[in-house]
Amino acid sequence: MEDRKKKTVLEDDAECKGQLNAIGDALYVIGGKWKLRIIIALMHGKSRFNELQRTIAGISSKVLASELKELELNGFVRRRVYTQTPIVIEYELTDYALTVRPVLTVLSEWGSMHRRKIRQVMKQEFESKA
Amino acid sequence: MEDRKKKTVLEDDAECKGQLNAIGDALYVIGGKWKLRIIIALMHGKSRFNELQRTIAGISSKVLASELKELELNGFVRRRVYTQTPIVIEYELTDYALTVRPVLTVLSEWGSMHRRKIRQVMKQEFESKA
DNA sequence: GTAAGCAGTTACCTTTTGGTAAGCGCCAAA
DNA sequence: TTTGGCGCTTACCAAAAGGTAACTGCTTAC
Repeated sequence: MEDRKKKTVLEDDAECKGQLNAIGDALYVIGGKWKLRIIIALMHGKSRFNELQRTIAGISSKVLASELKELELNGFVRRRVYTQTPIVIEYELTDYALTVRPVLTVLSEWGSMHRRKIRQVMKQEFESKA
Repeated sequence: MEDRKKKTVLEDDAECKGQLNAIGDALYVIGGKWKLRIIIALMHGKSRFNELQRTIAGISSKVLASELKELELNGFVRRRVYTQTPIVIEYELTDYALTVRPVLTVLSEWGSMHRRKIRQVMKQEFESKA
C-alpha cells in the first residue's frame, strides 16, 4: 500500500514551483486570443495600425489598440511616430520579441502533431460506429 | 516609398496560417489557469481527487473536476476506477501527455529568462529615478 | 464640400472563466 | 451515532476577456 513514496521530492518541488511561475509568466505575455497573432503578423515586418487590423482577420480596433499597448509595455513592440505631414505611425517587433521564436516553433510543432492525433481519434470513433 | 514589398509572401502566409492554427490548438489544450498545474502535479505520479486538490494550492473541487474532465477528453489524463470496497479512483497522465514535456521546457525556459529581464528593466527604472 | 483613410477612443454589452459555499450518496472509524 | 473522508455536483456570483458600434480630430483626395 506504500509504493506511493518518491525520491527527491524536495528537489522536484522547488524545481516545479519555479517552472510553474516561469510558465505563468510566459503565458501571461503570449496568452490570450490575439497576442501571438499580432506577433506573428509583425514577424513579416513593421506595419501601421489599420494595415495590421486588415491583416489580422476579425480583430477590432479597440482590442488591437489595447493589445498593442500591452505588447509595448512588455517590450515586444515598438511604436514609431514619424512626424511628417501626414503623420505616420508604425509598429514593429523589438529584438526581444524575436526571442519567442523557439517557443512559437515548439508550440506549433506540438500543436500540429496534436491536430493529427485528434483527427485519428475522430476517424477511429467514426469507423467503430459504422 | 516602396520598401514595403516582401518576397515569398504566399509561402509565408500558408505556413503562417498553419502555424497559427497549430498554436491555437496547443493553447486550447494547455491554456487557462489550471491545466498545466494539473499536468505538472500528475507528472509526479498518479493521484486521487482530493489528494490532487490538496497538492494544487487554491483550486476548488468544482474547477478541478471540470478541468480533469477536459483533460480526459483531450487524452491527457486517464481516470481509473478500482471497484473494491471502498472504491478508489485514480487519475494519471497518459503516455500522450508526456509529449508536452518539450513544450513545458521551452515555455519555462523562456519564462524564466523573461522574468530576469523584467527584473533588470525594473531595476534600471528605479536607478534612473533615484 | 463631402467622402474616405488614418489612428485610435468611448460607452455598452455578452461570453468565458474562475471562485464560493453548500450539499449529496457512500463508506469507515471512534 | 455522529464525525469525517471520498468524489464529486449544484446553484449562484464576480471578474476578466472580448465584441459592437458609434464617434473623435486630423488630413487628403474627389
